[in-house]
Amino acid sequence: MTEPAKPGAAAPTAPLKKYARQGKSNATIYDIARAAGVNPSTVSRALSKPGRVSAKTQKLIEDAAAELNYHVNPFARALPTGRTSTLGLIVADITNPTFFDIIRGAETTATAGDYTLMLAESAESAATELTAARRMLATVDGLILASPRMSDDEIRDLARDKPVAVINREVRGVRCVVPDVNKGIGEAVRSLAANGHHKVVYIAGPLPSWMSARRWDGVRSACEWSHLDAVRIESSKPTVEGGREAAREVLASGATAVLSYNDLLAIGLMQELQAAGIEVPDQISIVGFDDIFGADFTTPPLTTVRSPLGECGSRAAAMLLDTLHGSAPEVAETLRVETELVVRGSSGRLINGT
Amino acid sequence: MTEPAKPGAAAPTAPLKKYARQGKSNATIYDIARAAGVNPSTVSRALSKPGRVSAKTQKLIEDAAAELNYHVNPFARALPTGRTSTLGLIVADITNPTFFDIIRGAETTATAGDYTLMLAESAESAATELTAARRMLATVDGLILASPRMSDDEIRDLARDKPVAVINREVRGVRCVVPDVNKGIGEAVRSLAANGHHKVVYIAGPLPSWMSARRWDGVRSACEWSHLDAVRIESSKPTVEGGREAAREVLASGATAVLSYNDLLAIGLMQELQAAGIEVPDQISIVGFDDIFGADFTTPPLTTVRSPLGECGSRAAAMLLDTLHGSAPEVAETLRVETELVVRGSSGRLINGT
DNA sequence: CTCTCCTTGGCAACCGGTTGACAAAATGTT
DNA sequence: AACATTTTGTCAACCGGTTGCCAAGGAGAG
Repeated sequence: MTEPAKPGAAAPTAPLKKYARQGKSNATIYDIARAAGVNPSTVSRALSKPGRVSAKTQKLIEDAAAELNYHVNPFARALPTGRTSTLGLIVADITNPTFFDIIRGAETTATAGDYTLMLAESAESAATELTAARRMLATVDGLILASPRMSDDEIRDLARDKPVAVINREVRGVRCVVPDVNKGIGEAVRSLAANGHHKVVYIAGPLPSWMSARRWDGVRSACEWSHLDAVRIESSKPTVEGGREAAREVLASGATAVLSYNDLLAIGLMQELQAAGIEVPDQISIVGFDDIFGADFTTPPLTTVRSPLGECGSRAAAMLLDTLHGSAPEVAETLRVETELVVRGSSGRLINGT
Repeated sequence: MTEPAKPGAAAPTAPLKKYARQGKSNATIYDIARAAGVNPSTVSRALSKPGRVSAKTQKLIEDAAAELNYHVNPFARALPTGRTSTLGLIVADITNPTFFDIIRGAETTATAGDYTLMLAESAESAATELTAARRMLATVDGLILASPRMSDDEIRDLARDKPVAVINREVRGVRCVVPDVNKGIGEAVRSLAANGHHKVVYIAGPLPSWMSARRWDGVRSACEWSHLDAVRIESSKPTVEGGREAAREVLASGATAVLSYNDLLAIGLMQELQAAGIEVPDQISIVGFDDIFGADFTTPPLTTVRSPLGECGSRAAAMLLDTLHGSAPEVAETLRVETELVVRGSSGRLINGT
């Protein structure tokens, strides 16, 4: 129909003839209106505003719609209303299994609420993240930021345009879902103290990571409480590789127990220590964070402070849905979810006690 | 502006006032046209049809656009053209790490091509999958199906409406990206034969899985070639749990080497066997498929036939992009990517030789 | 200095729904 | 039976771009 017809069309703009406007399934409300003998706007109301149309007409229209195999055109709807029935999710790194569960949780509740999830990655860069966020913001009804790297102000700025939910970080004025690390860390540190450890080292994550800072805070204060020494070292990157690289410094620190920013670091560290002939947990105890997929594949399986990441994703999506449905509290409150220690084999009693 | 104003608005339809049509950033081509003193259609052309407008006017318009911080409204564009700059990806199970590389690969090339990726999950159900696919088809320019569970005909049906690319399955008439298992399997079986094994058991995946069938074919013929016995057993589900459950049957089979449909099964099996005091690989060699994240976390690390899943995702996205740009071959050809054996610790010489 | 031909810009219709304003019909009131 | 009120449906404008068609303007040719 809308075909160029002219064969002289240029190359760069060419394509798609094969798929252009297939006959089927593109019935419009006008077709329905004609079939049902009513006005298009009546069709529109019947299909989206329950109760605005008499039961009889309603039925007539619904039947016609079913007959014609009608589906709304999302763009036509989005244009005047701005509603898209789509939620966006931006994660720092799709490779990082920490986000697996978040994605899954968000996708599940989005779908359950008849929304679709759009996914983008920021490659751990604040600039890329902001670009992706801005781009998405145009096409989604709400945006979830998982462990965002951009500044608080930038986040608040985004939140001024569309509902935004943040995971793994607390930003004033924006709805957040944050695992409350204290319980889990408390359990971990008490367990280490009970097993004869006196000095704990924390392997930090990326500097801009809000969560890494919270975890270090938590470790420090829990250690103080339990009369343990706590020192902190930095990592180059929050990956298995980064964990390997941290091994030397860990040994140099003289600590007998390690808490690391995440499980990936913990796993890398454990691999490297074991390769160097060090027994885990007999000589060094290792505790990770998050309980990611695969944390129990290691030998010994990794002890870790579990964050309910799937729940975080799901809650964040639910927050957006609530906001979009108008049933959300006025003030942006932070939702805290519990963390807990999952004791596996990588932590335990110190054998070669100091 | 478009505010209801009437406070009597009903509850269920209420929301969003806070975010309605923020003043900023919604400059339109009309605003630009006014600012540049030209017609809106000229602006449209300047912004999308290179060369259709004189350099001078072009510059004028671009400056005005930059000035006003203009961004096209994707919906307004999608409405008349049908183009959305969006690609859809449907995976069977977001939890399954097999798909993470695929997602990542697809997301990366989609983004590189200025497309956005939409993600949906089918929960391993053909019906859900079809629903999700249909839903997506309305809003994307192309669709990637990863390990689809629906029928060939259903897939071809979808492909009639919009470009479709399939990963991990071959469907006649549809563009596919399929790891060619033979090389990897050949290497694996030869390696097992060389290490003194005589009987191999294959743990199958879900019955509807095309790939599981291919792998079994490959195992059988490679074993024939190397004069090994090959038997097949079924699994309840393609997960770690499923692998555990398969352990009994594996032992009962009398085989000394296992190839399992995927790494998850292999890992579960290994855990269960080790728990029963069986040495891997001394008593039983285990080989998985895919080389998923975490496959090297185990002790011993898992030997596996690696499929370049990231590449599959990336290639599938590229196929769609090509098709959309009109630079794709007429006939739908299947792209085969190589697999290779990654030898780690879970396979090796049989010690208690038969 | 005309007369083509080509480039460039403008007009207006269109994509497919949504929605405020209003009129017609149905219902209830006195 | 006449009037007030509510329900139901229609009209028409609008969302923000895209694009076929046409005309004005400029360049080049004769």
